[in-house]
Amino acid sequence: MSEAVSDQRPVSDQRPVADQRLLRGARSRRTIVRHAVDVASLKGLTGLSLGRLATDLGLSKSGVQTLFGTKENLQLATAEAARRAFVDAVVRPALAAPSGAARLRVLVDRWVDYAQAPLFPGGCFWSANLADFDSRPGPVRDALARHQRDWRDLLAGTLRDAVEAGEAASLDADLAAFQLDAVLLATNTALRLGEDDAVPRARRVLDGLLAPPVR
Amino acid sequence: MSEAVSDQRPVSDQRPVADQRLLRGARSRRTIVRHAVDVASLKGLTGLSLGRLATDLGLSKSGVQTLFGTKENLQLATAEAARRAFVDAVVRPALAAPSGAARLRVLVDRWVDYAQAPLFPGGCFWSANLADFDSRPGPVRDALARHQRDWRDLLAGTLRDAVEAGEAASLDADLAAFQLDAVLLATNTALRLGEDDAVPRARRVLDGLLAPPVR
DNA sequence: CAACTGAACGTACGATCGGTCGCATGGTTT
DNA sequence: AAACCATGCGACCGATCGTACGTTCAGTTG
Repeated sequence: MSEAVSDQRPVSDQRPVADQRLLRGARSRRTIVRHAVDVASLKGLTGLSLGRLATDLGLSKSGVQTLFGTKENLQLATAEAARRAFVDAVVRPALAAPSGAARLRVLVDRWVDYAQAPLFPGGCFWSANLADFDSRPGPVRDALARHQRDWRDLLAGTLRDAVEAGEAASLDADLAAFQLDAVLLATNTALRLGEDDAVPRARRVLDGLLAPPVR
Repeated sequence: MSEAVSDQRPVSDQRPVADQRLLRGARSRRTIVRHAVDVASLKGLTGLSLGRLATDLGLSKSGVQTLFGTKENLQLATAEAARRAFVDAVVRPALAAPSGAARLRVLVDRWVDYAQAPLFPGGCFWSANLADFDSRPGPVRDALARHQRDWRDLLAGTLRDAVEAGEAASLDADLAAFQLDAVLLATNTALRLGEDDAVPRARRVLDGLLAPPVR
């Protein structure tokens, strides 16, 4: 489906193009996608259904369909919304702290909150969906993988800064970021399974990474 | 619905109980479940369907249904079959090696083979399904969680033996097992996503765990 | 022999799925 | 004014889902 972006080529349109129809559509899309993120964190992006979404929100199924076209588009929009929510809840607060160990601790703290808290009722969005799509090529898988890759790169960069600042022993930042990311995902699963000691365990792993030689 | 699985109670063992109907049924169950494991590793246990399974194997949908009763029973049987295959492919070979570092290396080697190789076409069975069911209470979730817990306990015990044998620095075996398990699961996902350097990375993590003080 | 049992099939059911079509509404453009 | 467009709805389609029921057949048991 070609989006409506293509024919936005007026010659001299000094007007800010406040088409109220588009505004209304965008608003509807937002409320739908907001609910879709919750559902997808519980049942997965595959478990999303246009009909369920519509009845949950008191809309018509075809109304939802006209706004997203295909189910894959809905999945992509949902993943993108989840990504933005994740950045707002985890990444952005950490950028306030100075890069290095301090920022890393904020990142992990916010991440733990994010995994526990009611941001998504089903826990970590990517833990639930990456496993579903990792064997299913397509744009959805690509989007999920891209985000997870970005997240890991952020961890690695922050780790590198921590090492350069002497806040951690010299280590392979990429390897350590991979480990940290793995532990976070496993922590999310453990939390979902009811292992209440998962959070302090994750914190201990981070402590071990940040100060491994002193032991 | 009490299933016929429980009453495998040979009251008098001298009777061979060679009911050919039961044998035939057991054989059919095995072939069905064998295929179901493959499908579930790709599409997940939720993605299993009686109809698809039946047509794939040239059976009738109701035939499959009579053998398993409900879909949940089919999922449980599939998870159990996957568990057995996993034990055969990963755990059993490692039990030949002496417990400690040697066994741990065999475990990880076999696990990497298991994740890469065509044992399950969709990669690690639990990586694909635990994430699906961790927010969905029920017997299927319990079975998956139990297996994963057993696996982690096995890792922890072997790590403990390695420490006692002086093959690794004194460390919290449970914590290290959690980390190792997390890294293995993340390695599976990375492999599925096409990161070809995932295997040496996992090996480096294990090396780091087994010999952290000698550096 | 008759009575019973499990495997397997065929059929049918209600529900839900993603998707298409037509139509009405109201805001935008010309 | 007319032409156009995005939204949203209702009805409908073909497919598939899990499940239930009845029946047939082969093997077991009395």
